[in-house]
Amino acid sequence: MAKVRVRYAPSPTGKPHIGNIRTALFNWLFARHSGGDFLIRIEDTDRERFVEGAIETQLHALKWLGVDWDEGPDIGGPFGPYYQSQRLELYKERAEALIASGHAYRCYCTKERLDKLREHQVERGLPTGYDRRCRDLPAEDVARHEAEGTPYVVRFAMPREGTVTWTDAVFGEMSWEARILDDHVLMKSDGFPTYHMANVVDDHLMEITHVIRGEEWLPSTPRHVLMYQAFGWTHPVFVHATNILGKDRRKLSKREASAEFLNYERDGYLPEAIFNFMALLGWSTGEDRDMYTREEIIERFDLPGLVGRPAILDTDKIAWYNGVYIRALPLTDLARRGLPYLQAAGLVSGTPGDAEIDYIGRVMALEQERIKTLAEAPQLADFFLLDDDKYVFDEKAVQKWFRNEGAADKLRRVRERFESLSDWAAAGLEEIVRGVAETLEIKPAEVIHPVRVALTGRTFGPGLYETIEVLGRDRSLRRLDRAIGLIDSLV
RNA sequence: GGCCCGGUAGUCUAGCGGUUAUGACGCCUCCCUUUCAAGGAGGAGAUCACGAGUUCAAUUCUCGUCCGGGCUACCA
Repeated sequence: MAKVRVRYAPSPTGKPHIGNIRTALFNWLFARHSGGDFLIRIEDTDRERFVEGAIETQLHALKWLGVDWDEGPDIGGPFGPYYQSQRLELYKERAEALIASGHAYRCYCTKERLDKLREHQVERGLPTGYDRRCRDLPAEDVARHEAEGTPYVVRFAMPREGTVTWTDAVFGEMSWEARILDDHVLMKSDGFPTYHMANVVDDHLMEITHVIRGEEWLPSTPRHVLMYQAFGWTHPVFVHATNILGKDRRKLSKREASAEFLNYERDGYLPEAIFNFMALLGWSTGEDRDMYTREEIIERFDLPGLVGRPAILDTDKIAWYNGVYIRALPLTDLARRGLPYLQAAGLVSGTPGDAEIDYIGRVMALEQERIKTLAEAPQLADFFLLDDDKYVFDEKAVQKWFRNEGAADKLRRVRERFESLSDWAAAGLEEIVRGVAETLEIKPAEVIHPVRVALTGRTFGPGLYETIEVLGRDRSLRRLDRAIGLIDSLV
């Protein structure tokens, strides 16, 4: 059996969409599972929609996900070039060959006539499609057009009858009547090929064995099968992965934040979490498991596991995956990966010293189990990083724990004993706090809560004693003073 | 309108003629606990879209209906 060769063929018309990247992931997984090749081909045949920088972001998205390629626009390969805009001659030759063999013809119809034709068809509720006017043009008309240099497109001469059949790896036996297919355009008047043409020619020339692509291509697959037949080539295995839908059950629009793949990087999701999640969206191992390493997924990936129904993107589940992966991160990794987010929020300088790095590591250790995305780090940990006179007291927290009889007294007692504590560690700190409660004959919580608000400004967060330990003696005392001052000013 | 593909809890899914219909996310309760998380133990949630067939037996096979999605460009 021939070596598996698959491709991801983005068109540089915008930012990467999660559906496309998932398709790329499926291709890559299949290649790596089968020991085959995965290549990237840029389908830049639409000159009007080309977006500057789009190719770079596509490649960046794949790199971030950990998907690599064996051949592609940036690294070349034996089947290049990998830009369709650089393969124009190839398509032109094949188009001529198709015309010569009677499988294609030149069409001189104007855009205006085509528009009018469509309008007419829609009005009458007829199926839309080209009416084949140029298919059997008298020789003298053709000669005249050639003499006048009339612009033309090349159209595929669709068989007038018969049935096209093939087997889709996801949907099974497929059968279409050729009769309902119109003569689609192969070459545009600007000399560029259409998707159909470039795709079929390149997939054949690049020896692609499996075409794993989005479900939206299913209806044009019979055209492709017929083209392979006209060329005398065998077609690859077609694999149509279903679309990803939004919460409204509609195809995830590019406008939605969850659709734009790079948002996950920006928002602090870990690529390994996204990888795990995406592989399992529309594909299943058949096991009762949700957590898989990259290697385990490669090992299990196969075509029969592809699910034949569109999936709705569940952002809650992505967040859950991310939390699991963050909790599993070694501390140094977590600190390193969270650092840029802290810096972006202005909480850490651009060039932190060793002591600062060490401190951030200890902070992240305390926040690790409650962080869902790295982007949340600043808002969860800001009080650790802000100056002692800058961290913000939450209004409700102050209301609940500071506006009562004895609040300042509790803090003063705690402060006094903190000051004389010799070993600044969680155990000793706890002893003091509980000791104060005992002295005052109140529940520990009655002391714990105001102390937390005093030191962090809020009512929630990591364990109090660990928090105080990390904050350190000087900062803790300063903060207690600040809180006592605040309470006094309230009265 | 025409053609095509789907339809198992709110969501992702297992299932491939006979199961108490699988696991997970989310939701709820309890435990742990100084809070928030995390963790542990439970729970609610599915007439397997609906209606006919085939069969001793249908979530599983067939057909119809309904619903959802996709395509219907000199865009991919």
